[in-house]
Amino acid sequence: MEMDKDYERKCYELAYLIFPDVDETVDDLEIRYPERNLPEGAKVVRIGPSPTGMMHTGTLFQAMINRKLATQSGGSFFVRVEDTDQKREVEGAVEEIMAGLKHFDLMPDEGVVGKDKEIGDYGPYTQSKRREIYRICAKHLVEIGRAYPCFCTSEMLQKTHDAQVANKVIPGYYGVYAKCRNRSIDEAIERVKNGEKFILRFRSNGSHLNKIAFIDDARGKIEMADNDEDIVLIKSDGLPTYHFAHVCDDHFMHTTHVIRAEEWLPSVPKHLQLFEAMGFKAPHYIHTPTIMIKDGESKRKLSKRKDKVAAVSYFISAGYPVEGLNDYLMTILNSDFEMWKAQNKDKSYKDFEFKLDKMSSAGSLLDIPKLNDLSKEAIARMNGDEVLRNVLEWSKEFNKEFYDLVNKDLEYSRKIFGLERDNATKIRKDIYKWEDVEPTFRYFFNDNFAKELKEEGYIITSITEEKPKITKEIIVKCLETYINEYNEKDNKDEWFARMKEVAQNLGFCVNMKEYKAEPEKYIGSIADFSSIVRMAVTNKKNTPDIYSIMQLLGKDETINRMKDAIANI
RNA sequence: GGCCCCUUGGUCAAGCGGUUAAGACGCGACCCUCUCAAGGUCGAAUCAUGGGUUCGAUUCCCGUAGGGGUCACCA
Repeated sequence: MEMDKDYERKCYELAYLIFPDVDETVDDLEIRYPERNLPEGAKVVRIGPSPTGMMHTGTLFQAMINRKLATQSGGSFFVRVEDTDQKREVEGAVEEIMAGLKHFDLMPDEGVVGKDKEIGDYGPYTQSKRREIYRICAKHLVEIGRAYPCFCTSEMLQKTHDAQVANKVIPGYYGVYAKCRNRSIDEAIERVKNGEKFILRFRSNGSHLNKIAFIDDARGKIEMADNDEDIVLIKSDGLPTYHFAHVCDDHFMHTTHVIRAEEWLPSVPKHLQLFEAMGFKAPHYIHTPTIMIKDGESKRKLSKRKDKVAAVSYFISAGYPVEGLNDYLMTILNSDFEMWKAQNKDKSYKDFEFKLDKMSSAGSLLDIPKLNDLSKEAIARMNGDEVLRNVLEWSKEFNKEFYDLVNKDLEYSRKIFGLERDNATKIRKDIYKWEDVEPTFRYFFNDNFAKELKEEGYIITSITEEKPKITKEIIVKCLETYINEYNEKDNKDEWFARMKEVAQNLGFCVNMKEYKAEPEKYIGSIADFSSIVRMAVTNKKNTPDIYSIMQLLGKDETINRMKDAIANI
């Protein structure tokens, strides 16, 4: 008894020696960060990005889950910047993350919302600014004998590790291998007094021989060996490790559900021990599947270095529509989203109820064709005004030249993007990202069209290769005749009737069925004749309805283009 | 290697002891058609494997294999 009292006193002495300037206590922090006043069942969630480079696609995925859960439950979603590894910090990373969240309409309610901008009552929300909080908590652990200074150098640690590997024992700083754990408290006090360098370690009371169980809200009960490692709490730079910061922050920020990537699953026992040692209630845990990518025959985690799709900026600069990407994220998050969407075509993913237990726990492959399809559908739901707005927004940042063209005559642009879209029973679905708009509709913009002809040449004669009977002379004849017959005043039916008339007089078959039955009887079909006109006017094999294109271009331009084609055959 | 997670078509997956094993993307064919896209119809393609339990296993249990993750003063 006497011994225990003495030990207790020495723990306090040691804590004071290590943290002489810390005079606040954990209780003071409890008062500073009181329970949140939220409705029953409200979920408080967060993402904790590290500002170590570009925004990762996985972060967006996490943000989607967080945003949905917080909104659905009337809770709060916040962003906490986890910048405790100052060596890896990259300038501008926070701004990029915020821009990404904003772009995809996944902004948090609280926390870091911009460069040096934070909102909410539980801050600071940047870990490097929370140094004092960690120190208060760490001091408490030293006082109760659950943390101790470790004087081991990295060389010593490495030596121990190598020996463990050589002897085939589990590597790590634990039990008899935890040298500083086993030093007397008097020695610790003495060495701290002498000004020796040290870090702070947790004194684990677990044994890896014991199994512990916990519930993952998406995966169910998970059993694992308990932690016995004396993990580092405070590093030599005075900042906490992830583990310790997680426990302190999520406690005082009153996070109810910790949603993080599955790579954290193996460290749950550490975190549970830390929560217990601090006397804190542990949050719910949800470990999300990793987004994978196919690499040859196998699959792997998205790699920041190798995969352009690992960066959120890729999707922004390519111009994937926001709704398309969000729909895609939802489909990989909740398996029943697609079904729901099929029955609620006019509703947004925001109206869908996301359920944790419906989340699959297997890592899914990033399926770009699927994303493309959902993006195509998302754009198909837009009217011409919305498409125009999106094209302007995207091109302003990523294709300024095109932006100027589109912006120069908004009325004209509006008509282009309304093509086979407004009042159409069959909506055109050939665009799935904004960067494709310019090449697809290039022929509507004379400057770009002229440039294409100059650089890439005329494709009109390609038809002579596919249809040997259609010679260059015939192409010229077709166009010359058609130029004389073309009447801008025609409505669509009259226009097509005239096309057929010209084609027929030149020996083309105007009935596709008849042509297919006896192709040898004709020079070609009305389809071929249309192709000649189409290629002359647009320099493309495939376009929307040529009648509408000619109407939009106007008579002069249409005829000029046909004449120009003749001159260049 | 230890520990953990995961495993239904090429991909995302429904299923929760008895089903002709949904659906979507992709792919193929046909229809429609001035081309393409769209749309319509149809089609090919899946329960990793070995043992149990059971009248009956895709479904429950155990093992095996495969894939992934993790074992830092990084998060």
